[in-house]
Amino acid sequence: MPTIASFNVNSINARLPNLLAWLEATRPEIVCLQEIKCTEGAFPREPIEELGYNLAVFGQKSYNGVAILSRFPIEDPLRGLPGDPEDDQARYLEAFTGGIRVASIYAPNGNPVGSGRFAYKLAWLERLRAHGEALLELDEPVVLAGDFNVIPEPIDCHDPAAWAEDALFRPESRRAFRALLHQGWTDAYRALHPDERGAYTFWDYQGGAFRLDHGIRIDHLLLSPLAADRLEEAWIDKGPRGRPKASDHTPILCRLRDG
DNA sequence: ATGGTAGGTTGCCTA
Repeated sequence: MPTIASFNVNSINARLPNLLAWLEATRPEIVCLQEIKCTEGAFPREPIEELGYNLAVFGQKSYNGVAILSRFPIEDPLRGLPGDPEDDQARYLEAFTGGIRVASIYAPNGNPVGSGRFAYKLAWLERLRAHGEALLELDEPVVLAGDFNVIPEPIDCHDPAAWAEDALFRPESRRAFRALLHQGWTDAYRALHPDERGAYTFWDYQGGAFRLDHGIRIDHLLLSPLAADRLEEAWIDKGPRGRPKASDHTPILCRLRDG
């Protein structure tokens, strides 16, 4: 019954004590990290390996960066999202582990709307859809776990009007996310909690957003049909966001039955 | 009331 978690840590080195405490308490079999904000060489391997995790890292200096932690051997890593050889941002790492193909995803933010960054976001999500087509051809369960930087629906944010002009909630971004669902991916959290409001994974550092619960749901676990058939539970662990030196995101998790 | 916070690297960019 593997548990798979996704956690945007906003710097692995700034978050290391919090992350280690959370891993020890929660012990998910597979963990996808985003925004590690360092190169592979600067990644704190040893303390995480000491907790019994194998590691695959795809990093870069200062920005972005993703990693996969697994209690199972990690095979067949793919660093970088296919479809644009010019793209040098470390936002996608895929591997096969514990009988599941897992991708750690950090989609572009895309603000401000109308900029080149917004165009890059939409192009990146389209590349993810194109690669998703190939992933769904495989005879393996697949989980896309990460920070998609998309608020799928109005119930996924405290104040839809406040986000109306933001790249995370623009119709183009929501359409790109829906295209993944229509392609065959299941939003694990929403599938099991269809009408729940206030299921947030991110609260801004500014303006007391966490205290006021002004959050958004932008971290998602997308399951291929073979993975969705095994979906047992999905939940958000709000605990880490409330601790001192917290990331602005909190982990989202799901449990799959043994295959 | 055009701010506020946090991270990295550097003297500013990203979220």
